[in-house]
Parts: sequence; structure tokens; C-alpha cells
Amino acid sequence: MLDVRFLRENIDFVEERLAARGEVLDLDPFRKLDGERRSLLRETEDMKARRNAESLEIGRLRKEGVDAADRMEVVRGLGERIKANDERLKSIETELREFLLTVPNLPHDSVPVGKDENANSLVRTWGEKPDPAFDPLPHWELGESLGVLDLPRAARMAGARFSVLSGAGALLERALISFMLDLHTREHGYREVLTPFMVNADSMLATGQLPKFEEDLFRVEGGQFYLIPTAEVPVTNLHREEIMKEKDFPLLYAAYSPCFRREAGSHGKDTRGLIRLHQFNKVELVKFTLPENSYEELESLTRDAEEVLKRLGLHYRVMSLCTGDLGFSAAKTYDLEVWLPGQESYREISSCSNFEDFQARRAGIRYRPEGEKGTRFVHTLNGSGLAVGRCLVAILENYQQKDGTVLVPEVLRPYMGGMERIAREMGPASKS
RNA sequence: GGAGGAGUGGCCGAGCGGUUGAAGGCGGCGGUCUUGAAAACCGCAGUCCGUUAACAGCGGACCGGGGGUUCGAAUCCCUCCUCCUCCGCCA
Repeated sequence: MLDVRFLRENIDFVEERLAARGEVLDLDPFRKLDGERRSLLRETEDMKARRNAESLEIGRLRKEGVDAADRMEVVRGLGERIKANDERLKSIETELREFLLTVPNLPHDSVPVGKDENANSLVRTWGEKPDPAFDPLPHWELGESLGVLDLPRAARMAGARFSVLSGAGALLERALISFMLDLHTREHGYREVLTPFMVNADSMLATGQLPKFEEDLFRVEGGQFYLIPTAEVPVTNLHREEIMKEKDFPLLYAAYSPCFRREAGSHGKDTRGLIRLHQFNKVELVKFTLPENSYEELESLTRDAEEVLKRLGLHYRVMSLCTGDLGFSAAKTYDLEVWLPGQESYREISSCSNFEDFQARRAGIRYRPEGEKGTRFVHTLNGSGLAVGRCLVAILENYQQKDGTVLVPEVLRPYMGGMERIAREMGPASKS
């Protein structure tokens, strides 16, 4: 959510910045509602001040035994007008809030202007495309032939966009999760948290999934819960409605969670393999920082995510998303894109964003600046560190050998009982 | 699921329907004292909204959330939520 006072005083500037997102957003409802609210509020508060004074006076008179019936009558009438005004105010405030909740964040100055992903700018690349002397298989063919991936059975038990990993596949997924968490907690200073995988609507509202993107979420039938689309939601909500101390910052968290997404509107996209699923695993990094440090923290957050790819020896590039490709809540985002030889393309494997105070304002996450009166909103950031399933895809495709086996990256071997190579293994009993 | 109990400021804990934003204690901050520290003593301290150049004043709201009664509600009524205890069930 944008700061109402800032919006009021800089409404033309805001309109212009939002236009860079490619979204035509008319801020007139704000102009109208905000003005109405303020004049009505002023009037109503004046009446309340009078009522308070009168009531006090009535109490005093009655204590002295003086009859105050006529005064009480007057105040009763005042009370009725106050009540009517309060109701009107409430509906205006609700409308205003609902409108503000649908206004996206402002892009940071350093974000390239453009209308879609073609305008994203390349920040840097690491490593090189492998140059195998054979035609690399896409991971779904490789995984099935190795017996570590079973998509048909996943489809039967759940549906399209689900997966079953088995044997070395399941082990590799688990190894990746442990490796990532260990790296971030032991070397990068994050604190591991394991949170609920379902949250309430307030939490979804705080991070920006609601109210606008309900169709992307799974809602649990018969309950007030939503399945989380990313651990960003529960972890950011760890400090919802809290006022923290300046010396507490920065706060760094790493969390493993499964992620659940409807993928509404992406029919026909990435229909094969593990790239786009209704359920996938992810290790998420979340930071709470002081406003003045958030952009340097975004750089280090991105580096922390990159380190996973470096240690796995996977070639990738870093893109800065342009204004038109930026997510609703983000002020600036770097995407990490890993090279997938089976598909001859770079695919997003991490998205690292600074939300500035956009989420903090929705969530009420504040701190007390030292030597200053009052409170300020913190800045929140998060990034995948990394998407585990896509990471598994990248390993299968990048580490496949001519003989159809897959080498296990060095750093993962300790997590896999020393396994150096994934060879064809006995899968589950074959279908008749 | 059944039966009881409780929700007040960072924490603990008072609060006959009328200067109670809220006693007291702890913690925090500033000061006195001290070579320094502790102790003791003095003082300051909530959040949000509106007005405003102002994080100065002034006004309004907030005692789990929402609604009601009343001239006036932290205090009375209704409702929802959360937590605790006992029984049942359960990984």
C-alpha cells in the first residue's frame, strides 16, 4: 500500500510512475474519497469534542443535584448526527482502503522502463553454457528413463501439473533443500524457520496476494485458509502488527516450504515436465531491513541466491525486471535465470525483490528509530534461494552424460550418501 | 467434540458508568550521586487519524474484534475471535 499522505501530496507524480508499469490506473477515486473523508472527519470530530465537553458538564451538574434534562436532550440529538456521520465515514474509509489495496507499488528509479520481459536488462552472467557432444534430453525424458520421475502416476493420483519423484530423484530434491538451508543459515547468516503452509486472508492481504490475485491461490474448502503460494507469505507475516527496535535489524530468515499455485491463465504453458506445477518446493529468503539499507540488502540477497547456483556449477544470468514486468508489490526485482540445455533456454529459478515499505504498511511492521519520536515502516525483501524443483531440472539437464546417466554435483554428494552418479534404477513396478 | 475460566500499555497487574490514556510494580530512556558501575532518588515515556511548517500545540479514536444501551462505557448487554484448564479423541 502506498502512503496516503505521500499520495495526496504527489498524486501526479504517482500517476506517472504507475503508468510506467503499463497499467492505466485512474487515481480519481482517491482524490474524491480522500477529500470527502477529510471534511466529514473534521465535522464529526468537532461534534464529538462538543459531546465530550457537554457530557462532562452534565455529570458535574448532576453531582450538584441540578437537573440537566434539557442539556441531555440536546446531546442526544448530537449523538444521532454523530452516529450517522460515523456510518458514512466508515463506508468511505472502507471504499478508500479497498481502492488503495489494488494500487501496485511504485517502481524504483533504477528499474528499466519497458512494457514486457523483452525490456528486462541483463545485469551479469556467470559460467558458460555447457557444450555437450550429444543432444541433451529434456528433463522429463531423462527423468522418466532413469526411473526417478513419474509424471503419469502423478497425473492419475492428483492431476496435471503434479509430480512424483522416486528413488534418487526424491533424494536429490531432499538433498537440494538441505544444501540450500545449510548454506544460507551457516554461511549467510539467515535464521531457519518452518512455518504453516496455510495462512489466513489477512496474511495474504499483507504481502499483496489479496485482494487482487485470489484466482492464483488455492483456498481450502470449509476453512478460512489459503495454501501459501510461497513462504514469503508466512515469513513476512512473522512480524505483522509488530513494532521492533532499530537495533534488531536486519532480520534474515530462510524457510523451506512447498508452494501451491493455481496457475490460472497459464493453460498450455510449460505443460511438460517439472517447470510449472501446482505444487513445488522452494527455499525462500526473507529480509526485514531499515529503509536506508534495503537496496544494499537487495544486492546481498541476490548474491546469496546466486551462490547456490555457483556451488552447483550451473550457468545463469541475472536480469533486472523492467517496469512492465515487475510484480504488484515489488519496487525492484532481479530474476536469476538458469540455463537449461534440454530446452535451449534460460528459465527463472529465483526472483529477488525489494518491496520497500509497501508490504510493511499493509502488514503494520514498524520500528522505532533511535533518537526520533514515533515509528517508521521497515522495508521487506525476499528472494527464492532457490526454487528446488527447477533446480533439480537444471541439474538433470546440465549434468547429463552421453550414456544417459547424471553426475551428482560435488556439493550435494554428502547429502546423498556419497552418491556420485544417478544411473538407471529399478523404478516402481511397471504398469501393465 | 463436551464442561469451565480468561483477554487492560514492552511485560506483570489495578480499575463504584462521569478529568482514567488508564493506579502500582518491573523493564526502557534522561538526569542527580559516583573515579566508573551498582544502589538510591528525581524526571520522561503508547499507537493511529485530523489540523499544522512542525516528530510544537489543539482535537478525535483506541483497554481482543464488531455491534448495542446511555447525556457519558475499559467498566452494562449481545456477538465473534483467541488463549488457558479438565474430560474425550489423536500423530
